[in-house]
Amino acid sequence: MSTAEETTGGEVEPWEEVTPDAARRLLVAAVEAFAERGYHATTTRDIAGRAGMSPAALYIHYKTKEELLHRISRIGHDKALDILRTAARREGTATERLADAVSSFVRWHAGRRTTARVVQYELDALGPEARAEIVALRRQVDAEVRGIIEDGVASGEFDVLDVHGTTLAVLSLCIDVARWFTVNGPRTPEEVGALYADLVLRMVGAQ
Amino acid sequence: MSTAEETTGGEVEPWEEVTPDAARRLLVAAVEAFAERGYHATTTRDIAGRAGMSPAALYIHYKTKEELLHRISRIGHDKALDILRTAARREGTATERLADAVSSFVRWHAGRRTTARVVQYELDALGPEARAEIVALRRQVDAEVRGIIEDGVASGEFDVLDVHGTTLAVLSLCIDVARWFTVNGPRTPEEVGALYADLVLRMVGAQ
DNA sequence: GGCTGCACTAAGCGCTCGCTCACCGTCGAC
DNA sequence: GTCGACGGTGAGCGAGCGCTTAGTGCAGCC
Repeated sequence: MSTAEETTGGEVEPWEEVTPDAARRLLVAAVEAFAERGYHATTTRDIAGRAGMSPAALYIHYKTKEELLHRISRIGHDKALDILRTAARREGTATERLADAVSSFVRWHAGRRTTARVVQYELDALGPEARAEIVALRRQVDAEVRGIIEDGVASGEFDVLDVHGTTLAVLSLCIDVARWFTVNGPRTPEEVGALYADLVLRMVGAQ
Repeated sequence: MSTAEETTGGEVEPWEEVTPDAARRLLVAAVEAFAERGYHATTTRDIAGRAGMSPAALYIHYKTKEELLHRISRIGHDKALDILRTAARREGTATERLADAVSSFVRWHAGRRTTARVVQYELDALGPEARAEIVALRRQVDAEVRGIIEDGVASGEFDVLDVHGTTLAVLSLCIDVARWFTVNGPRTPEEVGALYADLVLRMVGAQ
């Protein structure tokens, strides 16, 4: 598979859809703070301070601290789902599509680690309605990966006994990258993506 | 591999080493609360309440809330390391030892999910010295798994290009079980352990 | 130039947090 | 029977939390 064929890992400048500028600065500051310390350990004063504003400024653009997390989680899940959909619906064999999906999904989790951390690990901090909305997006994420694996099984490319369990394991492997990856580590997001694509193809018996 | 040959997943009654009884009740309550809500979102009043005691009682047995987390993390990491060491040092081929290590490690993460969650996801809430101590234990965990994989490569059983990266991925896969596993789910810890052992053997090219 | 609308701030409210302290009941040693 | 040791409680301290409110400065419009 050539580099040109691969979908991107989502490394374009993010949060450009958030306006006005002050709201975006607050949201970016919140992503950094939540990723670093966790939602509950982050104070609204810390978020406002990182954005160069007073604590009260936060409440002009967001009703509550939780709304900030909700917006981050929603946009992040949309992006993650978009990456997987792009890979799943391109042309090519199931093997190529699965490799593309895993490598781009992993590149996003490594390259945009702060966002991914918040998206994947702060779900429980959301209230019931917001959580339900995000859980629905996660089910779509799961369905995209499961679809590729089912295609590969149907075409005879893959040898998988437990499709649901294997889908779960593949996603789990990719998501956990956000926990351990650091920019100071020995691997680039691209290298981890390539390694993981290879490991996942082995998991589904594609080679 | 027969069931009798496998090492246990650590499903014996835990925390028996914590005495006196009140200190153990507080610690068990803290594990539940930390796993459910996270360290920072858990109050000392909640912990004491779950243990059937007044908030002040906590400070008779532990200096701070953080000391509780430290003790939990230390004991949990010791147990996890013990499980891996037992599997790594039994007799058998690298394939058998890796399958045993993964299935018992996964069974522990699924069966003792509350403990594993705290152990794996609340590391950052510890202070610098406590964190350094735990990080050292994690390096030993990594070394045990890497050792088995190196043995398998040396004996020709495994086909692995990047031993460090594959070790990381195997451990990551197992650890993330603590994030998604629920007792209400369709799989038992034993089933997940068996599935994951199979997937990991595929990842290292053992079959 | 005066007015309006609005992004933003300074100050602070009510509350809950981790933790402390003065006190209490029980129980073994003598 | 007395007493000290000790595990435990009720009340509350100082601090910091999420969030609010009254007021300020400034850009755009007539």
